[in-house]
Amino acid sequence: MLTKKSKYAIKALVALARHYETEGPLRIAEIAESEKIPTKFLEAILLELRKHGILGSKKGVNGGYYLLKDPKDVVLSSVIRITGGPIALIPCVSLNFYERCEECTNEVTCALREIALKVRDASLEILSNTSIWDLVQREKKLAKVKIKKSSKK
Amino acid sequence: MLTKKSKYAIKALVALARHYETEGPLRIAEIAESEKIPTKFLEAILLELRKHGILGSKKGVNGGYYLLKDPKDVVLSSVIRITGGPIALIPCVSLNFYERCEECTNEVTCALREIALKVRDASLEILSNTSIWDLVQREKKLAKVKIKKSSKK
DNA sequence: ACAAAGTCTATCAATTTAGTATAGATTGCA
DNA sequence: TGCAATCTATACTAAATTGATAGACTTTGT
Repeated sequence: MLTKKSKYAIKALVALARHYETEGPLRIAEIAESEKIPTKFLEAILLELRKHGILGSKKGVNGGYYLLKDPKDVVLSSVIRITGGPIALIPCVSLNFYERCEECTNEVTCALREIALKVRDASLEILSNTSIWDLVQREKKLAKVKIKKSSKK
Repeated sequence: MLTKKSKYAIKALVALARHYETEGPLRIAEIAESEKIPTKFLEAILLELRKHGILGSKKGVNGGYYLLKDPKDVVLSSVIRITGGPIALIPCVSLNFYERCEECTNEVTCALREIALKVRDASLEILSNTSIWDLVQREKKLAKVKIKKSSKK
């Protein structure tokens, strides 16, 4: 399950991506308001994303956050890993949060592990091939469909 | 992430499946010991599986739990749902634990939702096509591989 | 100098997960 | 019939994680 932190991070990045190349930085407070995220919580999240090289920031008047990377290069799996933790079902198949299974007497004979690996790979396949840019595009398309539908009434 | 409860449930079912059609019921205490699961915790888990029609039980001397269904028909996705909860990344795409997204002003335009759906479907594809029987078979194969390897030394 | 931002550290509250305790209900058998 | 084995049921506690807040500090532009 995605944590709120991860969800907030993704939403904030989408907001920042919509401004990419068009305007200056966005203030935390602005993002928090438009995306309905608790300001203080968002501060911590954005800071973390900055520490991981995804965002840049500027202090003082007209300051704020901005994307350092192209939205096309910011992929969901990284955002989830930075903010939420593991994608895998069990720690012993996690690439970034690996831990030996306590329960497994022998990791090799753990049949569940094989299945968990499959699930991880399938999830990762999707999450590492979807970027923030993709989400922005998807949003636009979905909005259009919605308008069409309502005008048909 | 799988909860311990789900993991324990799967391990217990695998243990029960190994006895399927060969012997009488297995006592909670036996399973708990062989699978290294806290007894009291396991009690609650097995009870839940019984209430969902997967296990049957017998009280008194020589009592215990036994599989009501064929291990081939007990699929990982059901076990996880019964014991651990949702498989989906976010509640608004969960088949069994659906909840409207608080954050999404409009569910339809939630781009994340589409991705979460994909991930859910991919995970479900694997988990609903893997049965307890499959795990038992996998275990056996893995054990053979291990023996071969060690005899090569 | 001062106001408008982000930064940092600490802490708290709510929720979920894991596990325990205790009393009760059935069953089989001596 | 009575007792021991075994599951059933309810309630509780402890630990971990997540979500959120507070307040002092730093940097920047005017």
